[in-house]
Amino acid sequence: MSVTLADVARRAGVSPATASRALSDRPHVAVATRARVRAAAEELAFVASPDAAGLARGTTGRVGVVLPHLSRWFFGAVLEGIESVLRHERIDLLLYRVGDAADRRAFFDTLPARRKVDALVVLGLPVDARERERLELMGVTIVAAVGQVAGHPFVGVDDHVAGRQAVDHLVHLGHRRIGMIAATDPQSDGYPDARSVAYRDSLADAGIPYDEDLVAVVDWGGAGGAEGMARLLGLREPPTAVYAHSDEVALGAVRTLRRAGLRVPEDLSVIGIDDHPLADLTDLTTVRQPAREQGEVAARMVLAALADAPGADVPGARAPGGVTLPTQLVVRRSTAPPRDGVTAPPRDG
Amino acid sequence: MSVTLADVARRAGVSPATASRALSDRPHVAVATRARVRAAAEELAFVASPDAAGLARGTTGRVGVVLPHLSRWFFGAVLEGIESVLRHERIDLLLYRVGDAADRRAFFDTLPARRKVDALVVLGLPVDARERERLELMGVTIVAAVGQVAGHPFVGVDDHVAGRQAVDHLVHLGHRRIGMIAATDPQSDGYPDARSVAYRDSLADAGIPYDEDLVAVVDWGGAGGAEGMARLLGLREPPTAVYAHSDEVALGAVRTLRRAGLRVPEDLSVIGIDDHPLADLTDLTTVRQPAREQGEVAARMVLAALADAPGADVPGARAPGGVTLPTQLVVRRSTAPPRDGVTAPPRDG
DNA sequence: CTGAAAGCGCTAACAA
DNA sequence: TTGTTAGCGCTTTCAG
Repeated sequence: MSVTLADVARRAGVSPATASRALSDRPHVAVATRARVRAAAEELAFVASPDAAGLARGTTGRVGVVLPHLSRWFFGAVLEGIESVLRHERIDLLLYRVGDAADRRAFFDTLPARRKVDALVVLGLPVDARERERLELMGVTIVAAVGQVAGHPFVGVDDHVAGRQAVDHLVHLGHRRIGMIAATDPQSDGYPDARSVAYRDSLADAGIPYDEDLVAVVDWGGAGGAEGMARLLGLREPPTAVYAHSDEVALGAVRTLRRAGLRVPEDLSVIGIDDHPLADLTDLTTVRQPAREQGEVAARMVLAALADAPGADVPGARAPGGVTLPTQLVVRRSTAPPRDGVTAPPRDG
Repeated sequence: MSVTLADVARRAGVSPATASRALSDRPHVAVATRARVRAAAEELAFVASPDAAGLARGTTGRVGVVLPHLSRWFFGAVLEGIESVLRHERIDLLLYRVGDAADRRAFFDTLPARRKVDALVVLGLPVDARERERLELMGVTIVAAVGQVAGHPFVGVDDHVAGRQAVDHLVHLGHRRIGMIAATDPQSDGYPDARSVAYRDSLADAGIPYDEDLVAVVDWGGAGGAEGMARLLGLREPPTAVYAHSDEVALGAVRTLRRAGLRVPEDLSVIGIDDHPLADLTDLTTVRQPAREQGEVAARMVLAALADAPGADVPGARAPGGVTLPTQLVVRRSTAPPRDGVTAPPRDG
């Protein structure tokens, strides 16, 4: 079919073994021989079969990424980060999307990546005990990003901190009646919780009583945000500021406000989380989390693990170090002090 | 290292050949034998090595996707479409991102996907003659999506039509002074051209003279859009409506307007292209192009080609059929008739 | 430094 | 129906 190593060897007048060594830059090859082999390979436009090489060597040269979404900016950005560092090592990326609960079950049950990758990056999928157990069956390096997998290295941000940065900002602005639009993502739950807890904690610290009516739980995404805001607006006494679990949700809320003839931030402040590129375009105040960078770190962890354990599969020999990247408040123009003194100023004004 | 087919065969008391047949649901295996083999495989938690199988069979079970961006909604959505149909055939996805000119050259020069995939989807990268020639070297099925590769099947939309739908809408609304923010994407140029040509054609049909001052050429993205709009606003006589090459660009333009204290669409109309999810959230009028569906069609083309030519690599035997999906005007709230009769009504008002 | 030989784990004729 | 015999294309001891 195609040119093989044997062809090259023959043409260079050496054995396949030597040709192999010569082409993969391994020692014990005379410079002249190496040159000859290289020339032969060049002339024949030879390209080694990674699969055959891998079979013989026991590695695949690929790493898999399991993630819940492909079309959301955040996941794409993380993926870009992963890709950008792995490409330098000539490692290929295999994608496994688990869109819904069924996908998820199927993935962990059948482990489609088994025997196909040297490592797996679990992205944005907090994994439970059973799932983790299944994963271990793959016998490969596992790294978690944006969510954890017990016993394995991970990268992420502190969602509690991020949430506090957002709500604290609102509090410092003088808001006392702060609503929350909490988004649930059936796939990657976990951090929504931390973001919700942050809300309660921030209010508590500010001495603001928690009012259940002020939190709307909706589906992730713009539509959810729009709906949540509508609910909040329907309150006898609506909030003067709203904390949304993500920028998409926040943008949905903004649309509801706009359609209701309310102005942001004059009539109501809105803050999101993530710093989606469109947040900048829409002047949305938010808390930035480094997306691409999380991917880069995850990929470096993979590389490190692969270098450490060249095939070693000793379950105990893993170093489940974790890296938490900082988040940062980005004040734009969707937040401002409450319009009038209808509520008391914050304690630490 | 891990459980092999030989282990299973031994345990089931059959030869590896039979075990292989039994496990891959091929004929000529007694039901009882098949059951026995299956049981053995089950007990040993056996999983065949796809690489070894592929090596022997001459296929990889993977298809590659080359694309310029991972974090843009549009590409992610197309990718989701591809993934969703390929997963059913248990085909894996290998990603190749060519972010800039250097990546691009490197990709076509070194062909990193060579010998690693059964087919390649070229997504959003109009390929030139030399690049195409390199691609052929891979000797695999090639399908183009959102851009073409001469001589190979492709899916896409008609960008000229899309552009006309957008500009015609503005014209029908009564606008005569219509600006364009043309975006150039160093990677995937090609369609921006069609979108620009549509602008000229639409104006010509409406009897509106082409005014070079009214077109701002900027980089793709929100920042570009913002900048382009600023330029247009600086004109002695600014346009009453603006046609942007994409929703992101349009949103950037909207931000500039908002910051300038201008209202959309009262003071100025803005239209984009794509129907990005955030277009809905921002009430942006646009022309929708089916993203996910383009991916699905591309994947089906791959499947068809793979089924047709099970290994056949006869260069002439390809059926380079193309599929063009429809685009559709989505009127929201960023476009309206011009404010006053400062310009003459359109011919076909 | 180089070559021969033995796989890596599976599939595919071809017999039996 | 099942087993035997060859590989797929490369790497890797182990001699030489």
